[in-house]
Amino acid sequence: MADIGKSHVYGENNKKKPVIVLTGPTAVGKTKLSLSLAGAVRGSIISADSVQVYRGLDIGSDKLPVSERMGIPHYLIDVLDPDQDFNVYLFQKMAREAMEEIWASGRIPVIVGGTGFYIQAVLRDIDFTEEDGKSDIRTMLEEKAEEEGPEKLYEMLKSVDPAAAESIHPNNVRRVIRALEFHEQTGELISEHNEEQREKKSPYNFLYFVLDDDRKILYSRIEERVDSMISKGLVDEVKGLIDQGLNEDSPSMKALGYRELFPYLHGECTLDEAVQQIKTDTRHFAKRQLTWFRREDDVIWIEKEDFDRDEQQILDYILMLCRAKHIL
RNA sequence: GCCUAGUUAGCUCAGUAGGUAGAGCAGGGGACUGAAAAUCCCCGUGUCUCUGGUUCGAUUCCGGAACUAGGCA
Repeated sequence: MADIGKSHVYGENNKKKPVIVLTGPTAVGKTKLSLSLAGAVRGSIISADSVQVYRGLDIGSDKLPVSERMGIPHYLIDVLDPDQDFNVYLFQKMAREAMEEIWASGRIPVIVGGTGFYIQAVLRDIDFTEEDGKSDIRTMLEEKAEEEGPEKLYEMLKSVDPAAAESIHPNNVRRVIRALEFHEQTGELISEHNEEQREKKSPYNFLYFVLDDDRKILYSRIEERVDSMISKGLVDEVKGLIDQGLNEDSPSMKALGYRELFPYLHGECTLDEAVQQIKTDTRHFAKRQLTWFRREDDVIWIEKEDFDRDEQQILDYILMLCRAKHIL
């Protein structure tokens, strides 16, 4: 018989189902590459994007029109109305269902998108307790923070879950609230829960690609993209959504490119100022995305410069690694 | 041409009763386990326009030059 150790490893990988992840900062060129990748591996695309899930947010989320998807099935795009809440738990649930369907159809799931948190939840199969997202407890804690100040909540967390308090900055009210909410809902400590989840191994045979580019080039691509969104009619898109009854407090309207336009529409700044703000916020976002990916394990960085920015070379490299990992 | 104000970090500006300087924004780094395109944390040496002078010492005071803005011709 062949090398037992080796066949054992391969055997394990073969039992694990294949997943390809293609991510990277916004505007780096994920969407374009994802089409040729999915085409080459007989894949179906799952969008890991917290904004493209919303119907009607097309221009600002740089959604690929159906006509340009080259016949490749896309999941998790246009699945919610823009006034609906969305979160990791829902993403994970929907992504799992999508993956099952894709495997069943004899294809490979290709997760494409820039929301690192969502990718992590799926890839490492993080456990989320099955409560409804936004709880009354949360609303109550938010009010408490308003009235008595965030320090009060932080003090509460310190006595309930000192370890969590240790790792969360007092000013980060949102995370302080989540930690308290978690304890109220489950009776457990989020610090312990997170500790356990951190140990988890992925149940999939996956490859996690992060497409990256020179920062200067990335930033100028961002600026170009924002300008092009404006000329494609982003302002009208937002006006249309407002006519549908949305306002700046709607869940989807916190997205980049949307929230910055409200001050302009309220006459509080010029269009140019709003556009500049979108560009700045998007640059900051790209930077945060990169910070996230740097911290993730098992990531394969693809620096476009190393491939002469040649799509074919990048694709060949990815396919080579897919074969090596027995994904193909 | 004259008068006035200004010239300090990539940008907008503070400041130093003379002992080589600090905010916001931009930029960089980091955290993140049910809002994540969210939320939060950390990082500021720069010919203080140039040039003479006074002074132990000048970015700071005085003189001159250059540039910018406004005003007067």
